[in-house]
Amino acid sequence: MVKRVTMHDVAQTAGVSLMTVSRVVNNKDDVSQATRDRVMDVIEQLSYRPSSIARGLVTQRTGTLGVVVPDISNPFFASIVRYAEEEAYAKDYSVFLGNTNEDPERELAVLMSLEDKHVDGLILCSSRLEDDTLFEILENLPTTVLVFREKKDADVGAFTVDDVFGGQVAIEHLIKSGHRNIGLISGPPISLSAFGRLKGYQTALQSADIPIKEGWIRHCHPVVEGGQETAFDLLKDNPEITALFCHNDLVAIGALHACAALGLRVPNDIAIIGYDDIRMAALVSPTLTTLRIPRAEIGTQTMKMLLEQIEGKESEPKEIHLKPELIVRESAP
Amino acid sequence: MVKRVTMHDVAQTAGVSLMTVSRVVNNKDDVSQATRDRVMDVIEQLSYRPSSIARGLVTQRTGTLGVVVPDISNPFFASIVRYAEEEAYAKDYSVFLGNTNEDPERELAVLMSLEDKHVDGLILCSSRLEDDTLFEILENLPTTVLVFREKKDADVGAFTVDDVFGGQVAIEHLIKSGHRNIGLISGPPISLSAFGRLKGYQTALQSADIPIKEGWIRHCHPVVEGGQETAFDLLKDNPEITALFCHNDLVAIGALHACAALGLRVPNDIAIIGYDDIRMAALVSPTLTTLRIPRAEIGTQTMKMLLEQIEGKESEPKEIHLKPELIVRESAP
DNA sequence: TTTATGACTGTTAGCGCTAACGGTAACGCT
DNA sequence: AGCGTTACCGTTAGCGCTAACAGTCATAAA
Repeated sequence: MVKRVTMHDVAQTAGVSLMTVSRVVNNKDDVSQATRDRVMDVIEQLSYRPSSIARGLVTQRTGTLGVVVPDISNPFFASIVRYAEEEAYAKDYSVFLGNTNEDPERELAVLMSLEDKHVDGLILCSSRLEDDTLFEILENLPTTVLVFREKKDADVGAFTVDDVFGGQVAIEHLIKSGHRNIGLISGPPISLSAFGRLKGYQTALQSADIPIKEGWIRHCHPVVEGGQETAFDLLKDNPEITALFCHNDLVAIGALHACAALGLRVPNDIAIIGYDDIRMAALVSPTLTTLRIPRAEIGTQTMKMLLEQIEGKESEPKEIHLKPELIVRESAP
Repeated sequence: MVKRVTMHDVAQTAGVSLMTVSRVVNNKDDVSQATRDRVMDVIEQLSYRPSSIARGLVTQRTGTLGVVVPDISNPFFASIVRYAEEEAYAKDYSVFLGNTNEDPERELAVLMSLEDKHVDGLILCSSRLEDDTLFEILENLPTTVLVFREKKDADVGAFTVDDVFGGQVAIEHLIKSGHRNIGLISGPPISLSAFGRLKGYQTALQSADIPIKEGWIRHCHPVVEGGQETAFDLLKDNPEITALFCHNDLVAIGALHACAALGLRVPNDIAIIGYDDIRMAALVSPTLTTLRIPRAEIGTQTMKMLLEQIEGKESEPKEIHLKPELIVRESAP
């Protein structure tokens, strides 16, 4: 790496002042076409690129955003990130990726580092922080949009999904098909999504006058391996279970394999419902009944919301709330 | 967002000079324990956070890195990014994610924007740029590690996989199982990985004295949909094909579904081999025979290599070359 | 006592850029 | 002629921080 070309160099070889170069670079008025062309030529010739960090120091805007997710290797979040990045890129923002590995401490550290980096805005997906911690740190963070988390009174945008509803719909579907012994493989205890789905599970069972068995509820790390192990144990300990509602599709796919290992046929011996509707849900065998959350739309919409908030078009931060949709496939017809 | 606390504020309320605060923040010597403690207290109290962009301006190091991939929603790249981010995070770097959507123009734009942002280093996966363009822009970029791409004489690190070998091994495996009518669903024509695998395919066939049929080779966008459509057409047009070598696992999974749609049983009627060995390869049904590229290791190793280059520990940029491993599963026993 | 030696702290300059204002020349109007 | 107006361009200051150097003060050595 040689020395970078600076605006000073351009000014000098073009025989104009720094300010004129700056004006050309930022497409401002008050520069004659002739000068503009000449400066442009020099810029091209020296292949000058403005330093966005120097600019950031004075303008207080860096043209960077943060997107924080619990697990980028979960295709669900990968999709969200992808569409969010797409939207940001179109508006000339760069995005920092923060992967928290479901770890609240790490999430905190990531958020602070993004603060240091002076991101102009932030999308925080499925925060695992407790309310107190979250809303305290949110004070110091730039414009933020919360995804899969209620904003409460905080001055941030929010994009949430009705997990209680989702859980309820899933369980009602199973009950309608005649199931009464329904197990739940829930996500991490600190996950609010997991909590919502659990609540939906309980509500639906209560409404149908089916007693809730604590032993049929297990938590797991929301990945395939977690689902597989937990489902295996749960079903081995409780062979009377005939249906399983899983925290997400990865867990459900894990459960599918646990069933195979136990010699249980899906859906004949046991029905399985996932959550998210990732691409793979329709590709595994049997295909997965699940609750669809429109990930592309969420990625795009969330980023749009964030950018609107940043540009100050919105007087009040928005709040979008949507209900997941039951997609019935083979695993729980 | 209120006004940020600056180092000046800390200095003032602690009754010391700017420099002393700076020294405390950066853990330098030449500060008495008493002063250090006092400054620390004030920092805590005002919840001061140093601005890494101001620091970056003077130190010429930003503590940021770029990771560029063709498609973050491909679990293969998501995994690489995840492990790379993990490693970077451990060393206190933040990472910019660049998603190019397999588009060379966009890749170029992303690289330039990362240059503007003064990243300290860059990991570029599966570049779709032509040699000339790539190596020219590489001149202006900071320390770089190329992944799945040869470095030629460029002064960069490189982590490559022997795709010719991979292609050859796949086809030899099929030939050994008695196949002679082997189709190829290749990736995008601009993909060098696709080119390598194609070459392996050709070499293996030639060595076995099997004539190459151009009609049995098709290119596709390397995602499930692409594989599905292309496999469907290819197999419909050429029912004599008994085996398919696919650009990657996503394409292979697409092909699996095309076969189902065509009423072809895998592997009885047609054998299928993928590439990458993503998690899903072992989870679909039938499970996928594929060539394993150790994605976790690549993510970790690549980032380690990059960081070593940045810290200047390496005299010469490294080059790591590895061979993919054939994983035999149900789809091509 | 004087000087040297450390241990600590402060001052200055400048990283690359832009906001805000200041200046100048040319032209038109009264 | 005197004035304002427009169009263009430059100067200054400073964003928040650190490298490099310049002190200052007490203590140890001469």
